[in-house]
Amino acid sequence: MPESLTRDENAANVPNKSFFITTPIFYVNDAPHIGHAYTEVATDVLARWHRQSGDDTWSLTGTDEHGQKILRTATANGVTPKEWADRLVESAWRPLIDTINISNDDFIRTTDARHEEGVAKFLQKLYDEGHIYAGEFEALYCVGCEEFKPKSEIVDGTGAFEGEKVCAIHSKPLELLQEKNYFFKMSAFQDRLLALYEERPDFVQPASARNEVIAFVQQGLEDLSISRTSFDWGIPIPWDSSHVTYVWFDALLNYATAIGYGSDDEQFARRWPATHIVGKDILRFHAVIWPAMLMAAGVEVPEHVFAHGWLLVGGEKMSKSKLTGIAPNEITDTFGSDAFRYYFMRAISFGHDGSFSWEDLHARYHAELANGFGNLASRVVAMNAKYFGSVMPGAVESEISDEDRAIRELAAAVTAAADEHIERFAVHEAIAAIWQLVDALNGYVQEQQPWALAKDEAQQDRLATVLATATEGLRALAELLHPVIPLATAKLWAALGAEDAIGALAAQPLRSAGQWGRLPAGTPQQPLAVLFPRVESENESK
RNA sequence: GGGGCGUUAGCUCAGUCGGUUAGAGCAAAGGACUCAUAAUCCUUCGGUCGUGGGUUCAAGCCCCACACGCCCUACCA
Repeated sequence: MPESLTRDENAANVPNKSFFITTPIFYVNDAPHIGHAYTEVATDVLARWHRQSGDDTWSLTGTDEHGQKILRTATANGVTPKEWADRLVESAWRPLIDTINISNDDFIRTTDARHEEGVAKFLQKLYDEGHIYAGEFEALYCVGCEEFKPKSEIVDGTGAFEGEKVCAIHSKPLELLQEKNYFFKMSAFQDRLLALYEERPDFVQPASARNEVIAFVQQGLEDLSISRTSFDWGIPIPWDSSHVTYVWFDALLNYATAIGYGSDDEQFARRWPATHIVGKDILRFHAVIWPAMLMAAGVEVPEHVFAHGWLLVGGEKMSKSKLTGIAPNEITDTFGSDAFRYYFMRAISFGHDGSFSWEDLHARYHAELANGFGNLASRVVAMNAKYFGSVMPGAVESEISDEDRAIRELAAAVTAAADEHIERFAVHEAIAAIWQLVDALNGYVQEQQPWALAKDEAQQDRLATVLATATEGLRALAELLHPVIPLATAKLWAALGAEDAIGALAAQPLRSAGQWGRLPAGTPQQPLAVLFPRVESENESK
């Protein structure tokens, strides 16, 4: 045990450890679906966990608003790109944050002045220090689209164009054209990146993602074209205003500009480096390009880049074109934001792909939230009301049994286990650990039969002890589950009268949630409304 | 073509360094109980671990091949 003592002491000696966590910034042209919401929720659970644990936490999300696609859509709708972005941010992306109850500390838009200024400074620094050079960019150009085409929009021609590459939209041959671009010397960082992955095995997580990144970099890195001249909706290149910045180079910098890169050195020093939570599709940008950019600028690389998996619907990646895209409010309107958060965090192993189905959501909602946690809270609070006039009963020392001690030990054990799991980004395992306490308490109440004790005058002390144990268990659960299901735990906290007795729920030190006897005997309680009302199964799609 | 991941109970998934009778939840069946959201608790049922080889005293786990599925291969969480 001396080892764990040493670790605890070290932790105690580093108060207010910084924890800066980010979601990707979302491309405003997309319609928010549960995949976006999944990323947001996972990041939020981690942020809330660290914040409630006393870490100096900062969580960031936002939107990516530059690029040709947005310019094109805006023009088609007869508005400026900025107006278009404003509209989508206000109608779609900020509402998403509310829909799933995200506690972000900041929301950055790549059209914010702070961002555009920071990007310009970053670019200038790299240019001045020789990391950027002018070169010729050669790519396939579609006359119909009037733009260079990314690979995803290039297909093999058929019929008259057999053997040629054609535009996916116009089905006409593409021309090989050149334009002057500025390039970032990313290839120069290949060895340093490989050394980084080697020296810090937890830099890219999970291990499967790390393997992919290493394999990719080992194939050899090319320099990255970071400017465009064919359109103007972007951040101008500081030394050559005929170019705008490549959208990814711009977008990645949000993580730095949001916390004061180039403008507020104190804030930047306090927050950086970040932990980035990303979908596995954009892993490469975060695990290769982004650290290379930072190395060039002489800035520390991120703490971690964690790539989560896809939500699968019917065994396939969710997609709008296959009509499997689901809007978050389709779920929250019926089940609520807590259920949304709980379901995706619990049912899916974080870092792996996971299956979504309405049946599974419905089943887990009832079995785990309504019947498990919700009903436990309901029965305990009701018995406190019925047998003790709605006050917290006091445990009687001589009546404390092995069963009570087992609950206390379990509470301490699951608290420690959950914290370790969160540290490893194993959100699903953290929740599973906490749920052991939910199940144990339901079993405990069942075995101790407080309703039978209540019928015997001689058993009043034991009755008080049993309900005190059960209620303290609820107190611990409210604290432990608050990062995941903030609304339900707040309702429970209010019913327990805990806010007046020991303070706000979000202020309860999470790593001490397992400590017993925190809720004083005699604390007045309030009736508890049903936390997770049953939902009749209806027109659920298969 | 190159690469990553996966294939374990009806369903969704765990399975650590190779080590005894392969686990959980849900679903299904039976029983107990009545404080509670017809909730809870107990019991039972259920698996030739994708296929074929190999290494080993011992393989779900390591090696080889194959099959199937998903994904990446330079601007979609």
